[in-house]
Amino acid sequence: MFFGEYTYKVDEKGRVPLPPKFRRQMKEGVILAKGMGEKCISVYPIAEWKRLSDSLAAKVVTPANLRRLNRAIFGSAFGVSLDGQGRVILPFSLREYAGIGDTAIVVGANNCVELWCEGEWQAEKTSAEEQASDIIENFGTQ
Amino acid sequence: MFFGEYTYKVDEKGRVPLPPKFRRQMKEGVILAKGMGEKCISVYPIAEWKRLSDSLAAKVVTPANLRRLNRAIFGSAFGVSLDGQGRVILPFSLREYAGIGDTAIVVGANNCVELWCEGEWQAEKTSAEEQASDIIENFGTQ
DNA sequence: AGAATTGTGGGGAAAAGTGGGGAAAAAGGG
DNA sequence: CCCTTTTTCCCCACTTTTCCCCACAATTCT
Repeated sequence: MFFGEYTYKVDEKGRVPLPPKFRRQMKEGVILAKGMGEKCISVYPIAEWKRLSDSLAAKVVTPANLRRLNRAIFGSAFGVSLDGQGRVILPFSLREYAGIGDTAIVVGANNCVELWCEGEWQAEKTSAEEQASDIIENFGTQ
Repeated sequence: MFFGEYTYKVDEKGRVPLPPKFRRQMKEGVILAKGMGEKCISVYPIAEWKRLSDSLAAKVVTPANLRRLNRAIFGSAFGVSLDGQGRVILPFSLREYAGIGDTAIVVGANNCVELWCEGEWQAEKTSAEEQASDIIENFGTQ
């Protein structure tokens, strides 16, 4: 379970630290993937990634569609492990996709962690907060 | 489990490196086959190939259809092993089928690896991503 | 205030990408 | 059947990139 919002520098080698509080759950390495629908990088612990990709594959009926899905999901994913300082290296293609330059916003999103560039994150944050308050008003908090 | 998208040169001898992270699963050699339905080369670890061809054969009822299937599947398949540098030699017929010139895109697609030429991959990638986002939006991720 | 942890940066060893040479095997012709 | 020519395959070599480790500064915690 991941919480909180952190700001880190991306160094010239494309490395980004992950918050110390997250590292224990990522000892086995993580999967970096394109955010599904959003312009960000999703970071999954391996077990969570398997759960997610399996549940997606289960929704597909024809073999041709399954191959397509595998290409889209796995083709843009990278398995990486943290270095001694708790950093991951962002592949260039993912950095480009998320528009991340020399600063990354690291966001805990319950079952995964997301990496955003500053601009996209500000936009997403405000619209997410509006939606969240709508949801809370309509259904209550408990 | 195969991840990621890599770009490699095909040298004059028709050799293509496979990503180092894939090699451990390919120590016993691989099967190269025409992509089923797509203009690419599919690369299967032997165990996975057996699983796949068995499950296909099990679905065929008449002997004539089984012979046809065997010709289609096994006729265009090549068993190859990696050289000391982790490369495979692409048979000319498969290279031609996939339209691969001096550059190959290597795509991890969960249970197999696919080799694409640049143009076909760009087209397939965008349509695969569209399909994936459709699935995610329509059915949810859990 | 001191100690430990964390953010940030960089250097050096190891591995990976790329290319080519030469021996063994295969093919073909006399 | 043997010799020549071609192809295949394995190994070596060089360059670039990656990855792992160390180091310092800043912050947090005790």
